[in-house]
Amino acid sequence: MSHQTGTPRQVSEDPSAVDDADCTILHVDMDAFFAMVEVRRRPELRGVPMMVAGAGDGRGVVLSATYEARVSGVRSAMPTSAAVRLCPGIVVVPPDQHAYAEASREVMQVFADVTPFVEPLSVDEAFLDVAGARRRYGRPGFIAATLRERIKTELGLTATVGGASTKFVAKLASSLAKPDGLLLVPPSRVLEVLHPLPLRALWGVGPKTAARLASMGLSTVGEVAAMDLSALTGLLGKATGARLHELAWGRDDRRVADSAAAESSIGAETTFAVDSADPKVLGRELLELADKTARRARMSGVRGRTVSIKVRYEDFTTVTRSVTMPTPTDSSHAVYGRAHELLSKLRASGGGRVRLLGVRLEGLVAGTEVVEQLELGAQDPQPGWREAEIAVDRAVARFGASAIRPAALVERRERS
DNA sequence: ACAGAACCGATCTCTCGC
DNA sequence: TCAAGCGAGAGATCGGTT
Repeated sequence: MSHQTGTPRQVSEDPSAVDDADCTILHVDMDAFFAMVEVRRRPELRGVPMMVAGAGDGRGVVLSATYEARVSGVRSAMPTSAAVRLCPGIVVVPPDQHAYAEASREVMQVFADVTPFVEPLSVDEAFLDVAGARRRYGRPGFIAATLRERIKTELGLTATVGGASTKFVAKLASSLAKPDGLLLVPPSRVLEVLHPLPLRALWGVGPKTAARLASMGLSTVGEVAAMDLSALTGLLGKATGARLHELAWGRDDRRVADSAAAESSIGAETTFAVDSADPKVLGRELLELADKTARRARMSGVRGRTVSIKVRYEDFTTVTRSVTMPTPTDSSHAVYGRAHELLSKLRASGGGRVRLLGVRLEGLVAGTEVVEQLELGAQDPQPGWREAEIAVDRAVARFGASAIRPAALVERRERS
């Protein structure tokens, strides 16, 4: 990493060279995760420029690329077509979410062996609080090195680990050390590592916020730290300004959650292979999305009060519409009904061809907290729907026949 | 009575991150 | 020319109440 030249490096594969006693928060990040899972089961891909990328219909993006591909400029979230242009001959592998989910479980199991305080951020990264593991497993630096070793030898994958006394700096450390690296930043070294970095290193600073800060003449974290707090909050809002100022001084009191916080929304969205304005096409997709969303809610044992839809038009402008119901639901039929009403109203007021459609269920509460529906005045006219859907869920779980589900729903979908 | 302020929930957009 | 599919949270706006 170029910004570290000239300063004594805290990087170390030898933890004893660093004062790691306070580096009790580790951030473990798998290297090129999806791509490496593919390489693991198809060894002929090793060392080859390769990417896991979506949709061969020209509308997909890169999900993960090997480092051999990255040297050509290939990056995640880049259009697949652009990646091919940058790296002719690159091997393109379609995504296999099942395989990545399974690999993720393997990795998380390794973490769980070390500490119960594991907070997954996504399929391929997690924070670990190893303060309590010290007695049994040794100092944080040793634990970090051990994790990396186990992931390599037992799982055939590589991971980068960052360690610090705060989440933010631990995550920063891993980003500086990747790929296949380890970086511990003790509290005494935080500011010298942090302040020379570009603004974008601050959690929550994306392109827009960076541009705003640049308009004030700021370009590094250190300059943000030196900034007057009221000037920051004036520019970015109270919450964002205060948070950035704290982070710029390396202060971050978020604890590692022992389990992921409950989700507050569940949704599904999809981009059409071909843009469409056909109500039948849109309606059919909306049904699929509503059912997928509600089914996942039922699986998770949650219900939501707000149904929202998302529509992206061919020119990429995006709008959302939502309704809040008196009672939380997890019924496919109810979600579809609300979503359909929203879409009809939106379509009635114009709009061109649709590129993407999404359905989301928000304001989630645990199913057990929901007082049984259909008390007096409840507006669901068909109390049998939910029971029917649960029966279908069970049948699908047992027989795996996804084909039976849509038919059961489509049959009566125009009723409400 | 009424105008206005203060508040509140719902809705929607924007921004961000993986 | 391109631009997924999730998810979270902040803030603006609007309508309805006190």
